[in-house]
Amino acid sequence: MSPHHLRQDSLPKSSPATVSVFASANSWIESDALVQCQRVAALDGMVHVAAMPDLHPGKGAPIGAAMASTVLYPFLVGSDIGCGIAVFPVKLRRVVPERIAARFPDLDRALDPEQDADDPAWAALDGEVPAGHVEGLGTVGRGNHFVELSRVGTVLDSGHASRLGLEAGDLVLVVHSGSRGLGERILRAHTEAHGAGPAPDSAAYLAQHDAAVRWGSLNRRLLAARVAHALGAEPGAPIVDQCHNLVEVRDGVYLHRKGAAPGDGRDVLVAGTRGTPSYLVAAHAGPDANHSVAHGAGRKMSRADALRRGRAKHTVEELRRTPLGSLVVCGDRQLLFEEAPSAYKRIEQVIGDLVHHGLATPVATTVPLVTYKTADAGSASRDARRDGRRGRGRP
DNA sequence: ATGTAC
Repeated sequence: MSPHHLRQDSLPKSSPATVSVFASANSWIESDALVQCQRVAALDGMVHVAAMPDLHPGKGAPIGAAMASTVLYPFLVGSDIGCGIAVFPVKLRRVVPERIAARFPDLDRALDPEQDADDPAWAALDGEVPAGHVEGLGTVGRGNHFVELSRVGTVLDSGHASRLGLEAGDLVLVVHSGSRGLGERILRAHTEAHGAGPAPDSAAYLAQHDAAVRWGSLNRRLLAARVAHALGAEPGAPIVDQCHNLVEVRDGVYLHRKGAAPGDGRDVLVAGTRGTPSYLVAAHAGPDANHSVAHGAGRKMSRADALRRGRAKHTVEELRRTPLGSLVVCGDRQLLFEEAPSAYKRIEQVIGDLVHHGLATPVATTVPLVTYKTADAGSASRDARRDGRRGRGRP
């Protein structure tokens, strides 16, 4: 062993960071995710790890955690830098789920600046394309991403809801999406050079990161505008838009959030599943929670398990029309099983844990009417793509 | 979650 190593070993070992888990004893948390939290806590410079009740294992880093350290670790944010959830009020005359589902635009096809130059949705960007990254603009992505028309269900804090301009029965578009290929490219470039190590030039990383965060937020506006126009509604500004994959400099440390939303006096939509309500909450998380709240119900099982168990338990039909009566637009059977409500924890339990620990106050629920995951098999837009023709409309 | 390779 080199003297260098001996010297390191002889130094008093810095104690690992504290880990706080904001979940009650009867909330199921996969042990792999807790092990990941302990590994993160042992990283150089780590100060405090706050695990949210939706905690579950991720690739390398846990999902549903806020991690504060003196060193910036890009892998703790992950590849989908800027992923978040936004809520847009929308006014529609008649809501028949089948008709709405049929009118959803093809959100797997990017808007092309030249061929789609006259699409009114572009107004949502106001000419801004962060990092000049045009690829994937207007697409929702895969995994847990979605665009959903929901109805405000139970109002739990009428004063707060009315300040947001919401009352029971109102319609909203909920958009969960990130920075698509841009964030992936930024993390890959870092990882190829430095692996899971810290960013040697944190300012350079942060400049790219900030562009991806902005790109994600603008893309959520673009997605909402595409859908609003297709449904004959006027697109507007979001009343809620919080990013749950990002790093910020706060109190002199790097606060990494991975599947954890900023919870310092902000309103956050905590996503349920495609067959259960979501909760709009007023977040008021303090330093113990790294100023963060949960971002959703959280996976209860891996995608592989959800696929295997889902095939035995559910039919495609019951996943496409949920117990709430809502429709799920998803031409990909595998994704439908992976994203089955039964693959997620109960959102009420997650919200209950946030409330119990004083991290958030529920404002209102949103109840799904139509959720878009990926284009329907047999849709006009998908046929057009397959045949190599341009997307919209009929031949 | 992603683009890309298998």
